[in-house]
Amino acid sequence: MAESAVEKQARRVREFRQREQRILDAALALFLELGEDKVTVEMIADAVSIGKGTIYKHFSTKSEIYLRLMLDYEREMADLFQLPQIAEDKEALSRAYFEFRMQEPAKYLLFNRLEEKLVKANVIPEMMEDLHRFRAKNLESLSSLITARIDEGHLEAVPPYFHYCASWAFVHGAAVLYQSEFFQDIIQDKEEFFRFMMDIGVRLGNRGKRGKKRPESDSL
Amino acid sequence: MAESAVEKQARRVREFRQREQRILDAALALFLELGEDKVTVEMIADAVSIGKGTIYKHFSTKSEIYLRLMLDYEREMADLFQLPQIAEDKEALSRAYFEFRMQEPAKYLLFNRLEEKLVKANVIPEMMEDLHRFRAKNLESLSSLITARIDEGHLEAVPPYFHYCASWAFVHGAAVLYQSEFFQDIIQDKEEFFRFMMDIGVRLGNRGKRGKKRPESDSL
Amino acid sequence: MAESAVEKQARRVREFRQREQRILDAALALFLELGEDKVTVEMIADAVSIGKGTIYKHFSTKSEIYLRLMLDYEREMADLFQLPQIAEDKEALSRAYFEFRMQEPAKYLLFNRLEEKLVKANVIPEMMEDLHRFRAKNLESLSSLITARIDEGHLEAVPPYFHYCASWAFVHGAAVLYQSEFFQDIIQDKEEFFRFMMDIGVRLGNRGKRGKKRPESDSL
Amino acid sequence: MAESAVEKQARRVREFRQREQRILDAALALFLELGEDKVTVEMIADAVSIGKGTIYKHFSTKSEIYLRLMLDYEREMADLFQLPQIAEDKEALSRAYFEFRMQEPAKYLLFNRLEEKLVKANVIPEMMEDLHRFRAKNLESLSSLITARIDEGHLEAVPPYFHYCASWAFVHGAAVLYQSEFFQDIIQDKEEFFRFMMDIGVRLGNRGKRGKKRPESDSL
DNA sequence: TATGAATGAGGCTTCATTCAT
DNA sequence: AATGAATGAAGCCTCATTCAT
Repeated sequence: MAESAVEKQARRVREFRQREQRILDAALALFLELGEDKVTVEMIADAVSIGKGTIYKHFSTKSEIYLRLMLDYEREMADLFQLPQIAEDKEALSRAYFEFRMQEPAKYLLFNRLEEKLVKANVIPEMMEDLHRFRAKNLESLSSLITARIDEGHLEAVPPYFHYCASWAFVHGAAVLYQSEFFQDIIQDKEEFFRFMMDIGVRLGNRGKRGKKRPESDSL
Repeated sequence: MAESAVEKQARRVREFRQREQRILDAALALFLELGEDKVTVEMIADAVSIGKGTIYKHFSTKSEIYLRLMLDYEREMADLFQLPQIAEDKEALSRAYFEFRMQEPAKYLLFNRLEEKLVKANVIPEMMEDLHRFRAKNLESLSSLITARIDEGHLEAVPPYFHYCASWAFVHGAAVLYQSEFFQDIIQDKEEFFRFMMDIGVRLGNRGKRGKKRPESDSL
Repeated sequence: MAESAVEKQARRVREFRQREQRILDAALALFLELGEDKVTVEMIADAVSIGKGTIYKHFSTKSEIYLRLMLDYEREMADLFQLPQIAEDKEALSRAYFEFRMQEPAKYLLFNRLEEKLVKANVIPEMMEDLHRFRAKNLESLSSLITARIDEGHLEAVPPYFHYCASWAFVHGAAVLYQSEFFQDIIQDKEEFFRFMMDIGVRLGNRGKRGKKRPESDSL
Repeated sequence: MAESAVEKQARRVREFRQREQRILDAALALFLELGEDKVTVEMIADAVSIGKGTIYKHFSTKSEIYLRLMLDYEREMADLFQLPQIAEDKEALSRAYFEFRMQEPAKYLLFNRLEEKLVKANVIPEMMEDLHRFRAKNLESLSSLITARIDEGHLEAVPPYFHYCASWAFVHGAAVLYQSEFFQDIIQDKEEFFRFMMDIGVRLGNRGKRGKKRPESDSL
């Protein structure tokens, strides 16, 4: 049976999106493997077995590929805030955040680097602003959570952003650590170390009066 | 009175060293201002008012400039371990480390980036190994310090590298935070925040039984 | 009532021609607005709301679009020679010619440029020859007119092509002048200047003995 | 005998300028031969037997080559106004101008095209302004000349720019004519035609009352 | 028949490094 | 020893044209 015009159109759009996704996947893989500077547009095209020009049907600039990857990652990240368990267990967000970042530290750091680069080069500033707005929104809901924890006496009474900034810093540093070749050689017991780090991350900024052991300790 | 041959030779060597330092200083300043990728060898030469070729009398490669800067920084960093107050105040090292990194976060991060780049590109691997050996040595003395603190019951009883890695991570993250444009806009009270962060950094990994306030809290 | 096969065929042909005209119109508008080099085939297709490939059903090459536009313009131009008033008023052709060119100097110059380009690139030489043959024919009838004027003693006795070449040159230059940004700023009183120029254009090559004022002056 | 440092420096500068001139010459020749769009930077480099990169030591952009050629030509043109005979013979400037343009019509038209292109693309607008200022100055002195001629009753009493614009237009058109392949075939007696054209050019805008023959006719 | 995604040659520009003076 | 002109590989991006659907 012949395909209707509408079906055809839909299929085309679907295929177009799929190819776009393949480009993004290939680009990400190459960026992670070789570093974004060493990856040329042509290499990405070859990896997807398409022509160089085709890439430019999807992205008007190499930087736009960067940005699309960043936005996708940021969106994934934002989903954490929708997790059902967060409502009950205030610590859950801290853990989820830590795990999300540490799951693929290289990826996280790639985007961190890219962002710095794009900001510095001041390319596609509109899209960058979108990204920042998007984040600011997430941070607002985070602030409410933290304020609540402060009112309950679990966290030190400082502006909420103190807490999430500290948390961000620790997790970021942990990611870099995991990524670093030098530390790779030093850390022997990865699993235990991971637990140790996550534990610290979760306790960061606690008022720390009760001498409880880890499992019961308060969270971010 | 004319200069003797020996004196002349000595002067030449001195001048050569001075120029080398001027090259390194100019390069660092430019890297910090514009980002290492945007700085060309010619720009460095111009900043020092010498010819481009002369740079290559001192460094056989642009990467070698990177490395030299990194080594110098690392050496400065190592001096912290020689501070006299460390023997008395176990917390002093933590504070000194935090302050050292945070004093010029951009500089620290530059070197971090450069190192990652050099490792990935696998250029000058011998010099990189030197760097790593140098660090490993510092870490060993750090380990002894930490082991002592663990035995005294101040720190959680985990392998020493757990502690310094955690500390490294937190400080690194703090540096990135300070550098990031996005967070720049968020952090209002820089001074207080800095104190908050340093405090957390110093307490990281403490067994945390006593509810003491900052000044008396235990250190890394 | 259903359309007969013949009617259907006829309608198709008509639609095809209409679309071709729409392509040509859109192309011309874009060429004038942006310069032919900045206009891509895709832009033309978009302007007509058809696919890029469809353009190639009508014209086998972008250059062919150029040529078709040129031919159409040339044909319009040739119609001047058929004007009824020319038979009576020998000056009318000069005026008509001047006005035709100056009416849309940008358009005229576009085709001038295109022609030069096509000649240089030596594409579609057969069609170019057509164009030239077409023009040569027009010039022949022009020559007769001029010869008559010379015999009447109004024009200087030189080969007829001297006259029309001079006229062409002056009008061409006037068009460029009108088009030039630089002169745009200089010419204040456009209307009066236009009259001045046309007057000169019409008198060009006159034997110039009688000191008559413009309206009665002899023409090309 | 060894070359002194100063001499060496001077020689270097001289050589640099020479190479620059060779680049400009080669570029001009190629532009005239093939059209500026068909000439790549690499072709110019090859023509001078230097590397592509070397071109960029002299000119930061392909457009800058265009501009430099234009400026040089404009300067040559400006020298006409300094000719000694102009003071005595008011017609001399007209003749000199005509001859200058017509001497190498292709060259003149190339620059005309380039200018239009640069204006449209709005590149190097500062240098373009320089060019325009430069011209405006020349036109001012031209205006004085013309005003004098008007006062003497030789030229029609219209704003001076009417006269030089008309003259510009005619000469420009003549250049295009000479350049055009089509007219090349038509014009048989080049020499006589040239004289005819120049004569018209010189008489353009004259009040034309006296029925004198060419040699005594008034000039622009 | 109309489409528009895909192509890939080719253009401009950058810059680390070399080397003749 | 110091210089800086020269190099040329390599990167990003454009767009006329093709062709499978």
